[in-house]
This record gives sequence, structure tokens and C-alpha cells, in this order.
Amino acid sequence: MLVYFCFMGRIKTDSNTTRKEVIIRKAAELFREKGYKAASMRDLADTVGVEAASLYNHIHSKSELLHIICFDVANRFTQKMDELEAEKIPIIQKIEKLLRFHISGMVHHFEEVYVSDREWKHLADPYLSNYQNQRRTYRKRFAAIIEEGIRKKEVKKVDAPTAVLIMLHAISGIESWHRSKQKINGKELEESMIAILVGGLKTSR
Amino acid sequence: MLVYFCFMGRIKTDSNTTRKEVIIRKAAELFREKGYKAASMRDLADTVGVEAASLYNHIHSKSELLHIICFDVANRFTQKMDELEAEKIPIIQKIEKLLRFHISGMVHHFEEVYVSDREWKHLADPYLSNYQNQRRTYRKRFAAIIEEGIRKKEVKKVDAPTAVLIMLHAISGIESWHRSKQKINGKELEESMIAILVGGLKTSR
DNA sequence: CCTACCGATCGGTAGG
DNA sequence: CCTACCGATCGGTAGG
Repeated sequence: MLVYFCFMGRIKTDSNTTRKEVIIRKAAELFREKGYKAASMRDLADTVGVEAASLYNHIHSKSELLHIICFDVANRFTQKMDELEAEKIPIIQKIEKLLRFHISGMVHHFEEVYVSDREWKHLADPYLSNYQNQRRTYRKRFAAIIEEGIRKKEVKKVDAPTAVLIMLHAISGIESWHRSKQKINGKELEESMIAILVGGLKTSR
Repeated sequence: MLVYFCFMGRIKTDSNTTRKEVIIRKAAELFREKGYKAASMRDLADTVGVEAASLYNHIHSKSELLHIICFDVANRFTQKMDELEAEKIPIIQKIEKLLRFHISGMVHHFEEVYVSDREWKHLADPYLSNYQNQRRTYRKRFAAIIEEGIRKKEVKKVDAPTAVLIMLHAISGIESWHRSKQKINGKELEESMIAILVGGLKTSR
């Protein structure tokens, strides 16, 4: 019996996906749909196709699922910021690249990105403070890029933290695009958003 | 009796009415802070200063609190839209006025507006569909204003629904301004946001 | 407005 | 991976 359990954690089902990875994916969908608190482990077990108790052979707790989702997303954005800061391109192009990364994240990894954006407040405390710090740092780095753009006269004079707040939240609005019936396609959406957001920042031509 | 109430000013003797208003206000604060599902009626009773059971002498259910909050806000915005559509002013000024109304709502009635924006999905079903319809209609009316602006060449050519989505979500980002430590003041924030958002829409001068 | 209490549901554990 | 079950907490009611 012990042997049986030891194997469970590593079993890969179809393709290259672990049982744990499936659980995390389904959790992201459920947390997005109902919210973290309203989604129960019994709901999750149903969509995975096992009894609730069986989930705990793969994960430690419900809260673990939330912090895995949140930090996967946060780390991806932090890593992108590292790469971007190192690039030697005009500031307005840096901003555009960053925005496109965010938009494409909301379009193609919707569930996870949405959950990390809207449900992080339910994180338990060692993770909660970490997450808030990482988020705050990210926004400061984004604001610093905008300020550099202002100094170089590529970007019009705006309050940089306010601009960051507008950009990031505008993009998180893609949530209603997902829910909408007559969707324009993802690429058109991206171009529309870039036109308005980057257009609003550029110094008048 | 009417005269009596006038003399009493804000201190109403009809304790039912006042009490209910207090409960709704506190509920909005709690729902904003913890989310609707995570906020319990015992939490609410504590902040009001009574036992949980006593709340039910003033309200019917937890869900009633949520739909009162959501529809108070939604009706205020719908009413504003009615007034605005009737005004005979340049389109770009209409848009600016509407945005200022939204921003000022987020600054001065933060708890209620935030809750109606983020927690409406927990509404029960006769209210849920009503709310979604009202919201969808409001956005279409907003998009129609932008489209009129494009026809009159006051607004640059953008996808109107996308522009609406950006504007509304950008403004809901004021949430992080409330949480932030080094706040700029509310009026400065409003002017910054208007500059970026309206600036991004205007046809190039 | 309170005390006393209800059935339902929650996250999670024991043990095979 | 399952059955059986735990204590805690939930929204809400009865009755004074």
C-alpha cells in the first residue's frame, strides 16, 4: 500500500501532464469562475474526476493551489521585466513590448493571470506579503521605464505611477472581452489596445 | 411628522431605517475588504455591534445586502448616462464628464463602487441577469457616444467597445491608489487620469 | 435585541 | 484512489 502511494505523485497520465498539474489547471478555472472562497474542494474533485479526499495525495491544501497559481504568474512577469530592462531599444518600444506581453498573457493564459490578479488577497500570510512586495516592485520598475521615457522626451509628461495603474488595469479589462459575445479576435483586440494606450503616452507628433 | 424629521436632521428616530443604512454601509466595507463569500454575517454583526441574529430584524438575507449595494451603484450610473445623453455639448466633453463621474465615484464612494464592480458575480439569479443586462446596456451607450465622436472627427478612429473596456477598467484601478502609501491627492489623480485617457482618444492636434 | 440552536457545507485526516 | 468521518463555521430561524 505504501508503495502504491509513493508512485502516485509522479504518475503521468496522457502526454506530459502530471496529475498535480491537471489539478492546478482545473483549480485556476474554478477559482476564476467562482472566486477562491466560493470554489470548494469538492467542486474541484468533481471536475478532476476523483473524490475530494484523493486530491490531498497530490497537493497539501487548497491555499497551496492559490499560491502556486499566483507565483507562477508573478514570476513570469518578473522574468519578462528582467529581460526587458536589459534590452537596448527606444523606451516607447519597451513599453509597447511590455504591454503586448500583458495583453497576450490575458488572452492566452486567461484563467491563471485573472486569478493571480483578482484572488491574491486570499493568500495566507508568508505568501501574501511576498506577493504584495513582488507586485509593488514590478510596478515601480514599470514606472521607472515611463519616467526614463519622459526624460528622453519620448513619452509625454504624465504621472508615471498613475500611468502604470491605468495600463495594467486597462489590460485586466480583457476579462470582459472573454465574457463578451461578439468578440473581435485576439490580435485585433491587441492592436486596438496598443493604439489607445501607447497613443495616449506618446509626445504629440 | 415630516416637520419633526426635518428638525432632527441626520438623527432619524425611525431606528429601522437608520439601522439598515448602517448595516449596508458596514457590509460594503466588509465585502470590499474580504470579498463577499469570505465576509461572514458574524463579522458584520461585530462591526455593527450586535449579535448575528439581530441583523435579520433589519435585512432579509446576506444576498439582499449585496444586491442593494450593486443596484444603488448601477442605478446612479444609469441615471448619470440619461442626463449626459440629453446634454448638447461636444462629444469629447461628454466623454470627459463621464470619466470624471466614474473617477469621482471610485474616490468618494469607493467601498460601494468597488463591491458592485468586483463582487456582482455572487448575485443570485433574478438579480444577476438584471445586473448584467444593465451593465451591458450602459457600456453600449458609452460606446455609442465614442462612435458619434469618431463620426464627428473629434475622436480618433478606435474600436469603440475596446475603448470603453479600457476606460472603465483603468478607472477601477483606482483601487490600488486607495491601498497605496504615498498617495497623490484625489484631484491630482483625476487630472492625471483624464490627461492620459482623454488624450489617448483625441484626434491628433 | 438576545440566547439557543439548526442543517448544510466547508477543508482536511485516518486508514486501508 | 476510496470510504468514513471530524471539528469548525456558515447563513439563518424560533421564541422570548
